[in-house]
Amino acid sequence: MSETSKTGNFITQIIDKDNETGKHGGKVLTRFPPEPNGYLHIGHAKSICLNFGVAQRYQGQCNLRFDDTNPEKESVEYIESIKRDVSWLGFEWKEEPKFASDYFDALFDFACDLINKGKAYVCDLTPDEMREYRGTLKEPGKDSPYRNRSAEENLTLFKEMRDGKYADGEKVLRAKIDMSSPNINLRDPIIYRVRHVHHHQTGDKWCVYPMYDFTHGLSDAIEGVTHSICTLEFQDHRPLYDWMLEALETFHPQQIEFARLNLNYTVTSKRKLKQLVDEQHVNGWDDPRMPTISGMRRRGYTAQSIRNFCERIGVTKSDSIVDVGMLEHAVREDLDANANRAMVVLNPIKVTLTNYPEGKEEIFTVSNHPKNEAVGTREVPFGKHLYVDQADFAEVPPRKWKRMTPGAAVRLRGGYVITCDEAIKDEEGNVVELLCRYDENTLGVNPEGYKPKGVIHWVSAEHALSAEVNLYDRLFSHESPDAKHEDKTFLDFINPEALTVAQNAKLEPSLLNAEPGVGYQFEREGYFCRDLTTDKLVFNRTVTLRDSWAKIEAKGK
RNA sequence: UGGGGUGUAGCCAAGCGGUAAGGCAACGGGUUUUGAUCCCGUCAUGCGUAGGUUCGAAUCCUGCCACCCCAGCCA
Repeated sequence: MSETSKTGNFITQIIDKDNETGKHGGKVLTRFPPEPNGYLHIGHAKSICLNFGVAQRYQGQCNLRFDDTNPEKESVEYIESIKRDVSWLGFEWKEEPKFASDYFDALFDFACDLINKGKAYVCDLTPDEMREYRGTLKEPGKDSPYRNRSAEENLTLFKEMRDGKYADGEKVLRAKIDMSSPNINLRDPIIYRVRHVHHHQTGDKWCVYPMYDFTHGLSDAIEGVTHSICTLEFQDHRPLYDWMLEALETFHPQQIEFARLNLNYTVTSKRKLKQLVDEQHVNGWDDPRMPTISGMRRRGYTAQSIRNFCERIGVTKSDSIVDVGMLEHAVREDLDANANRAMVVLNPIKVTLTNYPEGKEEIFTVSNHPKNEAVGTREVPFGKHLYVDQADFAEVPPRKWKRMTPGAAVRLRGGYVITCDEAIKDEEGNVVELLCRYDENTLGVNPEGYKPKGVIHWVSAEHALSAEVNLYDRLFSHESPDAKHEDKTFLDFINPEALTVAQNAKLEPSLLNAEPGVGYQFEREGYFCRDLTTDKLVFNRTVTLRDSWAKIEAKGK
């Protein structure tokens, strides 16, 4: 991974300035700090690319650190998935990943320091009382009656909290800052709470757990993070971040906030993604319809395309909504350049070449990529009986039709030019078979005296492989499923056609040994890859090809 | 109507006092044995808005407007 942005962004400008003034002696240490309470999604990819990308740009380092201070919502399954996803994206953290829970002892000591400095106190207010005392956006809060306990008493109480003397919620440790601050985060925020629960890393060692605001800055300080990059909603927390580090006189990283990624037609909120999984609107976190890294991987997105996408959308502080089209463009671009081509008929209709000898068989050698000879060729069998796609035949052709229709000639990709003579129908009037003639003088050369209307893909009926092909589309049909809608939730905008299955697709035989996850272009259809989770022959559509015919067709109506 | 942020094209986004980069989308045209790719062209007298400073303002100043975030013992 070395393709870091040439142009940079407002964050690299800050770092450049720091390097000029020698603020950290040229050292750059960032961190990617996920909470292991869900799978990573495309929004995290932006943060990962930013944090690891910045580190690469300055020959620095980026730590992977699990922000695991809320054990009730976290699990090792999430930890494992996060590690897998970050490395799949192409980034490496040094040594073992870090955990905020690695610092629980140090954090506890820091809290005691704060108490000794008269800057933290144990408070007995109930959650409801706490809310009342906090005030509102407009009105200042008022001091807790427990605010002036002595350091000795606070220390004793805090240790008793740790030792399990109190029930969940009975007491908390608070920073003593300013109950009348216009910034609500500074109104004596809670820094430790009692929670008698098992922690996935520390087991039952603790029954008090530190809060984010206390943990994060100090973890950064402990690791020597120079630039602590987070999202916009933490801007209001920066004064607290700074207060904590100053109060404890530690190394002082700089918190810098950027705008998180928003994508239209998609939901990027762990809570909502978890809901989609829990309520089985999708089949798990790695369902190819999900905007999770694992879902996208299974769908066929390449790590490179995701990195390119993240590079292109830029990094700023302005809240924005990126068009999913940009993401789709990024995969198409990568796969067009790198995916081998193959022929697959999604909705087969039989074709019989009436003038082709029964039993005869030919093998055509077809290039794997039109613009990259290095990638070689493959053999595609041909015979009297073929399959073509239903969508490539029209009994009465619309305007500008370039496919099959009675009396018209089309080129079979990599093969002969054929002309359709007759469409055979069943009792219900459905076209079930096409009788055609092939022109034996058209293999690799243009026919004389006439011109085929277009080129279609096909597969030899005798040699075809049958497979299931999952045709994925956008999960939501609404541009902003997330927004507030009257009496509708994001679930109401789930696109029922986000998954349709071509049950009886016919594949050219070379696809038998397709490696799971490796992208192919099924010519004239789109990009696909073999599914990662089954041994059966199942392919998933990553994205369709751009389709200018669809536009022409739509205009005609 | 407290505090913190953000406003450059349909969508991202450069720009940092010297006269509006680039990408996506869209629209024209060319090449093509993929209606793909590729190539060419079009697309902001205008930078939320109103004033001000300046020879010169998207860039500096002031007012106004719009939108986002904050009242978890979540992160």
